Amino acid sequence: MRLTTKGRFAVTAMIDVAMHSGKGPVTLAAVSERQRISLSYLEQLFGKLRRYGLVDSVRGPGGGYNLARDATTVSVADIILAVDEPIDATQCGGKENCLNDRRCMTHELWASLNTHIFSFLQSVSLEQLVRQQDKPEVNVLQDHRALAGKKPEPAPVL
Amino acid sequence: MRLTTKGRFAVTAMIDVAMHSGKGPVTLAAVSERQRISLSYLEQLFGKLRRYGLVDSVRGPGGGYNLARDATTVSVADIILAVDEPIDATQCGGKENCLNDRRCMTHELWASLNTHIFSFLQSVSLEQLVRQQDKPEVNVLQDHRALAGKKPEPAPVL
DNA sequence: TTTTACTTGACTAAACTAGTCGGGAATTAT
DNA sequence: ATAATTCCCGACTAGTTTAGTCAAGTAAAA
Repeated sequence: MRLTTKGRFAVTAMIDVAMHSGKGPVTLAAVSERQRISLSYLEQLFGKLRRYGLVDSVRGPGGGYNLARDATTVSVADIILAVDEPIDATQCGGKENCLNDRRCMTHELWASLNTHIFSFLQSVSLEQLVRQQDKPEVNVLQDHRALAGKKPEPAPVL
Repeated sequence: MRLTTKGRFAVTAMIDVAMHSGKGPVTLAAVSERQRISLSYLEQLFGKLRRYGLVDSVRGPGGGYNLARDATTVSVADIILAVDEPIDATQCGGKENCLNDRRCMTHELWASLNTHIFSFLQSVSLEQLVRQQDKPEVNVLQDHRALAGKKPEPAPVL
């Protein structure tokens, strides 16, 4: 799992498509204008989203992109995995190296954190994010933050 | 919060110091040899760890580094924050820009994830990691992974 | 006073990020 | 047909970050 602005853009763009499809496919030009993301960059991102089966494309005039699956079945994790490719586990790849014979000392720690992050992102669906747009005052994610049990000070940035 | 190999190295090195202090300070040369981390790079990392008050240095022959605080009071989050500086929130800084007037659509999502990751790393103490070294079969972190409820397949890498 | 060891800052190759650019290929409207 | 629209794809790139190296110190013990 990689967490970059690329992934952020992809999620934002997917929300946009989810919100505006219905009257046919959504063009990248429209997404670009609404979300202020460069068209060429969107093309790059949607190429990946399409290859991962998250969107369907329609060519020609009146074309654009549609969600390939229902918004309830698409998780944020899906979107991020599609654009921020896995960057295979070179750190510790399988059982190998790590450190003199035994696996490196923080192995379990990072694996655990990984799973944590992943399952969180998997627990949030595109549909939830779309609903949150309509009613900004109702925060779908609040329970998660409550669970964290942290005071609402300047959150450390990823 | 930033998650790079730099932070990993720092955590690994801190575990090493925690395990080997007792017979006086631990030299970076020793850590370098045991953990296969470049000495010069360790110097850079420990400079930061010292400035953040996580270790104390003793100069001269027989010198080296000691933990400045008890291992039970040092969290993994502390260590990572010390070496992977905060990289201030340029994405959305405060209330500004984000997107045409209202804050960008994924704002809450990332803030929430952030808090999640942070509180997890804060919940793991250096002392726990040290104990895990002695008894590798008992995994201090297993409850966390169980909590995640994910099958143990190739975990996505950070 | 020499050696050991920490301290600091400047520098750098390689990788990655966040894009741009230019040319296509499919489809529809005229 | 052919022009317009839209997706498709690969090559290219400026800037930043990572993961270090190198050199020149300073402090303290033997």
